[in-house]
Amino acid sequence: MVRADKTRNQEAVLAAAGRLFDAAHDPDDVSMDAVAAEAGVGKGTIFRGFGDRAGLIRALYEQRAAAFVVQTRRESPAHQGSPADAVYFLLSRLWRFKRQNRTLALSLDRAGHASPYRNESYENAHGQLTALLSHHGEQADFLAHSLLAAVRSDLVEHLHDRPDEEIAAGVRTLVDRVVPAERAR
Amino acid sequence: MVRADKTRNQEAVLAAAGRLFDAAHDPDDVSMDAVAAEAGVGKGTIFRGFGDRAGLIRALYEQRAAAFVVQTRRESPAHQGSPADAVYFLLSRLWRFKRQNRTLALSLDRAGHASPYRNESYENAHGQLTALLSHHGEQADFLAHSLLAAVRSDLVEHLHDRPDEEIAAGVRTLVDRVVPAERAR
DNA sequence: ACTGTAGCGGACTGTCAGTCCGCTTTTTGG
DNA sequence: CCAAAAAGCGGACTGACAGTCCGCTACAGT
Repeated sequence: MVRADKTRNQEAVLAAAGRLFDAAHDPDDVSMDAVAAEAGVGKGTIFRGFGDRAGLIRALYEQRAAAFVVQTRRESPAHQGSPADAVYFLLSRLWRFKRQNRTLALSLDRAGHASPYRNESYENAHGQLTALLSHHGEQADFLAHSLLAAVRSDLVEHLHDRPDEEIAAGVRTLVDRVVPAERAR
Repeated sequence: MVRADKTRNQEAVLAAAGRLFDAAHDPDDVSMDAVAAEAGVGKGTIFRGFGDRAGLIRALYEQRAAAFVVQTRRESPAHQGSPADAVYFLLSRLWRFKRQNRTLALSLDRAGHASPYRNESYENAHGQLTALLSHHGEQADFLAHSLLAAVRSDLVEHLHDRPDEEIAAGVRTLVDRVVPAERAR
């Protein structure tokens, strides 16, 4: 049996961390002490529940990513047409997510060693992309990494003042070139 | 007049930092105290000369990047054939550089805010790529960022156990698709 | 209710980036 | 060549933060 207070606390911590990351401008403006205080728990509780800072960030990121997938799936066309459309859809969704979760996404990038890749949602996206690309020539694995790199959170951050349409057009062009046209096999 | 000891010290610091980053496995295994000790100067000297940690890292990175350009320019074909070849050449050179300067490159990524982009050598590479791409359709700027993202140091790190040829083939494929073939205009 | 234990809190530790100021070295100009 | 001024130096000091530790609390099973 899992103790009731444990789950309650973990949720409080995630919620508190979410609030603080949303409010913060720079990722490391959010300290663990601050999260503990905001959540109304002791610091030890956080570390017991999430291991370390990176663990907390990852957990929160996963939670949000999962919610985002659910949400966008509802709003979106049930099925996309061409593979290029599907890839574009995936990438622009990721872009949007990272824009909406700016500070959190940046934190993940900087947390620990190679952490942006050790991450369920990255694995997911990479897997989907690889599948979509593997029908169209070699190096699907590497190309999938490249496409995901194009929506890296700090690139999103770097280009944050560009109008949405410009980014969308860029992503579209990239995808159209990388994913060969339907019958170009 | 610039004091002689100042330049001497700055050089000592850069050399020391270089040695330590080369030896370290993880970027933040290199502390400023360690650099000061290795260089045989006081800590204040480093901060006076480079501003902060990010400044030191950037300075060292620039120094190495400049040296690398000089070195590879000597070893390379005087001029590359197609634009795709030129782009491929640039990207694989960057990949090689980041592999050779693993820890340093990773440090730069994590140093301060958006620092991988606030960087002379990034600007250079981005400029060159944009020029090469702009003959072939729109969004050259964004595409240049994307291509550079494909050789981000932590992706290099993430794929460090893949054989060179696999990476090279991946980069080649990416470039061939993103840079339209000569007469495909 | 009673007891064993999982979980809690927050004081404590170690580490590190960055500051500060009295002291030393270099430059300048007489 | 020498003294005064300026520039730079070093390393003790500060503040902040991640992560640990252990005596205490409150939950769950009986």
